Amino acid sequence: MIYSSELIKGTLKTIVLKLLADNKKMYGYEITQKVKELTTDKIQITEGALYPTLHALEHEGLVTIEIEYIGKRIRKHYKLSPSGKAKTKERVSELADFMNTMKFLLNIKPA
Amino acid sequence: MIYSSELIKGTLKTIVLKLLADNKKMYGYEITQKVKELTTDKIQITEGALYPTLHALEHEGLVTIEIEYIGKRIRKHYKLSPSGKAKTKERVSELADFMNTMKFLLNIKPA
DNA sequence: TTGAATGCATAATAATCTTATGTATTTTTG
DNA sequence: CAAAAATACATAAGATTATTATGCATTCAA
Repeated sequence: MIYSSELIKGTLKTIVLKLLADNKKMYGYEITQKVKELTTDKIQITEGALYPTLHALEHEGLVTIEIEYIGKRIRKHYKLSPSGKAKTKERVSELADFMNTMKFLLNIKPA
Repeated sequence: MIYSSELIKGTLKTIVLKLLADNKKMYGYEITQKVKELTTDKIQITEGALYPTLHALEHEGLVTIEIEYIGKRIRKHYKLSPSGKAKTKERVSELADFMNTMKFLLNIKPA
């Protein structure tokens, strides 16, 4: 089972930030694989969504990049900046709070 | 505190369906107020998002409408159809599952 | 040696929301 | 009682963010 795509909307940036916070540095393809692995294929991040997001994070100053070459193949490692670390905490706690609110909302019974 | 708007994305339809499941019938403005109340203002559904969503649910056959007049003012009550009830269960359990996955993802520690 | 996997990227399109605007009635408050 | 706030619907322009499709190139496995 793969979650319908609307659910992922709005959470991608937070997922990426959190992975970077836990793994020091990661590259794009690695992120897609890690998310697949950790969610047993339930969440599949598409490249068309991920790369623009990484570029956005970079332009916002939340991550820095380090380029590496594996033979001739390029690999761009992303790593959190100090402001990125702060933003990650904000985002994660906001999302956690939001999910609690949603759980409450989804369990409500008629008055 | 109001959640940043990206978080709401993708969950609005599910929220509306669930409210209708718990309350038999509701009208648009009532839904916006109920969500505000139940979430102590953390989630504010805008009318520009809600009305198109209600119309979409109607076109999908998930809800039926009943028109009422309060004096001269119109009020459109929405109520789940049988397929709407089934869809609500699907949606709610998928979202609950997704939130569990996200909680796991947000708590992961470095390998 | 050929297909799958790795690794980056962008463009066209679609979906979904915000913001702004519009109309109109009813209730509250100074 | 007049003005402001709340109630109640609706749509259009714009922004955001994702999907889908495509492209290029290298490396590994069958």
